[in-house]
Amino acid sequence: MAPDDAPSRYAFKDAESRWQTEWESAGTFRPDDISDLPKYYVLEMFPYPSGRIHMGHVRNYTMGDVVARYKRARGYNVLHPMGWDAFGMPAENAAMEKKIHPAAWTYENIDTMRRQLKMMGLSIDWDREIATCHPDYYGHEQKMFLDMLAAGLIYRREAWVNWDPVDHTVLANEQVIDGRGWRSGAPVEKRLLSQWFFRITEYAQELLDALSTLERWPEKVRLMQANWIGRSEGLRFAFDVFGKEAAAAPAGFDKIEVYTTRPDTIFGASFCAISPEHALAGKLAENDPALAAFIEECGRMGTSEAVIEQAEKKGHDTGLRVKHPFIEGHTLPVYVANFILMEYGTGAIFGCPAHDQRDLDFARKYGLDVLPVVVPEDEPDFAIGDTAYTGPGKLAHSEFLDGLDVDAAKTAIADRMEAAGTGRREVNFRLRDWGISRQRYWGCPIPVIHCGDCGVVPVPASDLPVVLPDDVTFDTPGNPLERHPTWKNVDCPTCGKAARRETDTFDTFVDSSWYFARFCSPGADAPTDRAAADYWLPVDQYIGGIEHAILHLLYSRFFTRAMKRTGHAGLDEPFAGLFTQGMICHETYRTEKGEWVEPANVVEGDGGALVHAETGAPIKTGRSEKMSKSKKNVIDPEDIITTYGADTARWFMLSDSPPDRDLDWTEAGIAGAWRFVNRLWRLVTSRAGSLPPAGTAPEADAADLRRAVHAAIAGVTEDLEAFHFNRAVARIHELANALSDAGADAPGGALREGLETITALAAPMMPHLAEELWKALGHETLIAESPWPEADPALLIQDSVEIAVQVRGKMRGTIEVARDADQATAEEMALALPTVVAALDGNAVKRIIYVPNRIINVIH
RNA sequence: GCGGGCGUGGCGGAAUUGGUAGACGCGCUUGACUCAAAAUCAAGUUUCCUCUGGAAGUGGGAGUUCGAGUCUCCCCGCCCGCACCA
Repeated sequence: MAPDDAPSRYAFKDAESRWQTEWESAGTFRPDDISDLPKYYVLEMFPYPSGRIHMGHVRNYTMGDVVARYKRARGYNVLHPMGWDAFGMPAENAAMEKKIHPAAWTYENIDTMRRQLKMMGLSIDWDREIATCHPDYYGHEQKMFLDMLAAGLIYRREAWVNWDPVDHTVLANEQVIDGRGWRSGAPVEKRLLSQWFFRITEYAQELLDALSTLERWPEKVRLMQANWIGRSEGLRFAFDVFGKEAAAAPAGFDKIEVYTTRPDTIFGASFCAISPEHALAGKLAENDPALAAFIEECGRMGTSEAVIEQAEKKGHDTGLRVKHPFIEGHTLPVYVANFILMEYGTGAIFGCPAHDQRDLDFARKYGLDVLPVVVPEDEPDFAIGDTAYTGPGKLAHSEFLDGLDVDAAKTAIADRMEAAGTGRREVNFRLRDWGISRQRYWGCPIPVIHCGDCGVVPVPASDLPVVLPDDVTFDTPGNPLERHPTWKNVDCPTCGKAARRETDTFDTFVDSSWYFARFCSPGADAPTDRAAADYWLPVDQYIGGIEHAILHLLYSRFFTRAMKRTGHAGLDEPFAGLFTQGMICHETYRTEKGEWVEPANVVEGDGGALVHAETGAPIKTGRSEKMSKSKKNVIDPEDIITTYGADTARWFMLSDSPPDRDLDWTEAGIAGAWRFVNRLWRLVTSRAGSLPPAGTAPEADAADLRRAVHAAIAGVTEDLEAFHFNRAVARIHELANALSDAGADAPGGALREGLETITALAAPMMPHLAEELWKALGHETLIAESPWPEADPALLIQDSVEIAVQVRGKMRGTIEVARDADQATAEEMALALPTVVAALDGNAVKRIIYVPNRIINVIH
């Protein structure tokens, strides 16, 4: 199986490096900044420079490259850039573990990965390469921060934050998964810190509404974003509060404001509950040690996984009571409850146990009333057991709402309270403002200075970029910027007194929220060159992993709007088309002790069973899982490219599996791709010498061959447009089969057309081989600069078609009829088929259904 | 719990959107070439049967239709996302 250097094999090593050099010296992939051609911007999510490229990168960048090369051939002015998402914690971890500076580690990795990506033969304009850790990039990010700060898009506040005790940093809500830090996996703690925030919530409605305009985004991603934004419509109103034994409420707390999406259930309310973080809870705790202990317990348990799993509703009766707004003389107890979130709504609710599962669990535990006020129709014996009723029905026990359905009751009560001035309709969002402060070194410095007299002072634009100091060490935990004497301590730009530089850096998601805009003018001395940005944006096709469905894509959508507001861009939505690719998986191998074993160390032993290559110990095969270092089921792309060539690796990435599904890496699969690369090379090179010269017209008597050729053009074109790369691969296989079957003595002009076509169709996927074949076919030009073949519709039409013959819906045979043959002709032929005669068995024909060129169905 | 997706040969997957199920590839079988192997080429490969033919068949069950992998309903199984959002 393994490739060798036999003369009958395609010598990819020589060819691939040769064509890469040719493309580079011809500037083939450098787009024109001013062009009459329509523009097309293809972008793959830029990589984090972690060390070496992995198979996920190979798949991602192969797909993007196919699109870029295809669009270029279709006559577009194509922008296809590459850069590095280069700030982030792994560089600091490396600094701590390997005693290497984060910058040195990062730039070394970039060099390695750039070399590896270049081996793939990607049609990238490398002149536009950017790295987010370079001051030329992040200085402009700082400028935009200042502009956005001035525009009111950024603010600073004390906030409870998610603190990762292992990484010593704050995490955004999006970076907390099941109560744990997304990188460290450590249980997240709550801390009160002064933080910078982007006002993303100001755009919540717009970000939600615009999702419907993103027609070329996967429905799944749009849904995930919609759920994340989490819009709800409800009513906000206040309860009057009484103290214990009809005494007055604590000073300043005579009202409790609540938010509800079910105001229709107010007559079923049996308690009021406030968050442990609610101001009233804090006030009451001053004189109630038991409550203080309860609040402390809630804070400790707040985000821990255990609580979420058991989800037990717990509360503390404050002794206070509130007045029911509509039932004279009726009061409700007030609890502090662990399931009330301070961040949502007002941090206080009324509980209607009959129609909310959480309220029901709580009411059962504390013996509170459960009164159904929404009753499903046709259920006279309706009662609430362990399950709250949230379905449709008519209101009952609800005075002026009785008999209304749920929606009408919501409207009625909202109208009534708004008219009385006691409540108002309110829309709430799950989305929170985006906290961007990180207590890390390897990130973009936040360009502000803290002055004892002047407060927070933005760094003057003329002092940008605020460059990270190089002379730092990582021998103690925490942020080395905090310990840096000269960098941290500066003079106030306003008053000149001694002041302190902000030592927090940006969340790295800020860096990746605008890089697509920087690629339009990577050398501009402003964040963007508006003419270039207006020409190239939006990205026409963005490609990346589904793991960024929420974070990166939502932040970028917000940031683009913020750039528009500050004049750095002119559009709302950065990515017109989005494609999310599947993961690369591989079988897993373990010893009997359960230790993971690399595929390279697994061999077939005597008798065919798998054993460890070195120790001979038996190996158990596990299921195919995402390639990961921890499971050791990783295949290094560079090994594959060195052994089989880039085109083989690219071809395999596109074969078989639909691009949005997971792809199983197999040795047999890559070997199969290698075989086809050679087959195509042999097919073209073996016939190239005896062909008539380029430009020879195809012969008229080669209709079947020409139909196969033009059907392939039409099919591959359609498949590439629709991201059906696996189907395009199958069609190229079919064309190769047709060309082989036609033989070397097929009419020369038609054969040349076929060989040139298969070369052109394969070029976006196997670009080096295609150049080699194009040259072998006698061309002096680059196929990468040649136009896409056009299918001639006239050649696709067949004179006769084979149609299916059914008797009562069962297949009985086929007949060959002229295209668009009339029913009488088709009927006559169908009824003459012996199998049809047999199936009719003498019965009279009742009816015949005839779909021209498809099927004829005889009913008896 | 809520939301979304998926289920087709030994395997990855096709199926003009209701019209010949299994394209194409992998694997396997047989043959040619070879001292032999690899590579290559040729033929075959859904299952079952009473095998020049026939029957069944797209997770299971019902339904609509001349006709269902495709549409509807009910089950079963797997995967992903969100998860105390009032």
